[in-house]
Amino acid sequence: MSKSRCSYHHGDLRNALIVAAAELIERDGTLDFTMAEAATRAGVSAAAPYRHFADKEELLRGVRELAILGLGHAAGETVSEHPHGSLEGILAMGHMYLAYARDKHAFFSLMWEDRGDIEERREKVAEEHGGFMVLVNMVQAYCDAHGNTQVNSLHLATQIWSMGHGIATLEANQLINLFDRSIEPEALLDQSVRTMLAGVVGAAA
Amino acid sequence: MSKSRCSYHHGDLRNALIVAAAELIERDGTLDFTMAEAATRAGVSAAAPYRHFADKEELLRGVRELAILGLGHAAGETVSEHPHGSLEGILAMGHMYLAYARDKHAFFSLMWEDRGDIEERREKVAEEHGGFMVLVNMVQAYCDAHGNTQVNSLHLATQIWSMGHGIATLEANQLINLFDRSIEPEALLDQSVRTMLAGVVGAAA
DNA sequence: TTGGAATGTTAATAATATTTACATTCAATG
DNA sequence: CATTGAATGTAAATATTATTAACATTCCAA
Repeated sequence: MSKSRCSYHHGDLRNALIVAAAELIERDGTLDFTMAEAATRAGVSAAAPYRHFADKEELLRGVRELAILGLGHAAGETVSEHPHGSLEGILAMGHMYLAYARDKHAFFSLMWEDRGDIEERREKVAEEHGGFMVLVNMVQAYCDAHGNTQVNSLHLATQIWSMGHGIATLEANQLINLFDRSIEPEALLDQSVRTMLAGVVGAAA
Repeated sequence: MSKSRCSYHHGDLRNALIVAAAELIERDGTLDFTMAEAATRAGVSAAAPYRHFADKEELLRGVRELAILGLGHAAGETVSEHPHGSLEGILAMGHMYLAYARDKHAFFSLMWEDRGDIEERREKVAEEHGGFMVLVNMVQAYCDAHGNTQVNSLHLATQIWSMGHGIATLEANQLINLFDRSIEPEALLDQSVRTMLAGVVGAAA
């Protein structure tokens, strides 16, 4: 609650450590920063983190939460920049996802990786994964706009998410154009999304 | 070349270590086995592995190669069990991929993860990734059978792979039905693949 | 004001990866 | 066949980190 105090007590070390770790991950592009460096960066000793996190895994889970919220925020931004229920908006969402995977590879993998806390995640779905719900709404609006009320938008959104996730994951690891250098991830994704929507709703081009 | 000799020289330690590491990964479901344990399991001292691998990363890359070949082999098996160019075969391929991701999660992620050796991988594409080519052929045959010769089967196969990869990755991390428990990964994949093929080739049901 | 709960500190401890220095075996060569 | 350098092993350091222990300081509620 308070600002950093008279030097002994930090005041908000837990968050400071998460931010420090995130900076190191950003800087190095890997998750193998040391606890000591994160601590130093937050201005405390190497043992201090253990007052807030049981171990490095727990700190990583904290960073993951931050990353997920960040992606959710980006999703919100994206949707607000395009007409409600437009194909354009859904495609933009895919591009955003792809860009995130490419530019913040380490965060992107951290975000989805199972770190032995599946149950807890299930409980926090709503608060953490607003981003997916944004997509669901877009898909719903798109279907409405095209007069299709039979579609299970949760399923359709999951299909689109999976498609985007697959392309993004492969691209982030530079595997998507392993066989054919000419493949353009965004174009491939656009086309796939169009096909997927067209398959359910009708012509999407 | 020779079998294990008079006890001092192993004879085929490099491979023995890869197998030992793979067994440990299989056993624990993680990549964090210790070099020492892998060495012990292969019957040598803790330092011996370093005569064959610069570091643990390199050993992991060895395991990855093995895993990729294994998946490629499974792909070969799968295709041989279904009519040439059949939709059924393509769907079975997806199921096989999904099952692999679920049952051998650790290998599955190891397989696609970038481990700082992208260039070398690009060179070994042909020998390593026969599995993908199997899919390309299936897709090609499917298109032929449906009288469509305009399709770029490499692109279409990449779309299908991405789709399968996305679902498999999310499912392996138990995320695909995070929002809707009723989602069945194989059904979702089947439907997506059908849609994708139909979008290009015509009715696929 | 005061004592316990929190939160920091420094100095161990422990687990591993990796290196070093030395030993044994292999395999090509004279 | 004996010799020797290259490979491949071994055991005993090192080095790097995570994590814990023991002790210090500050906060907060009674």
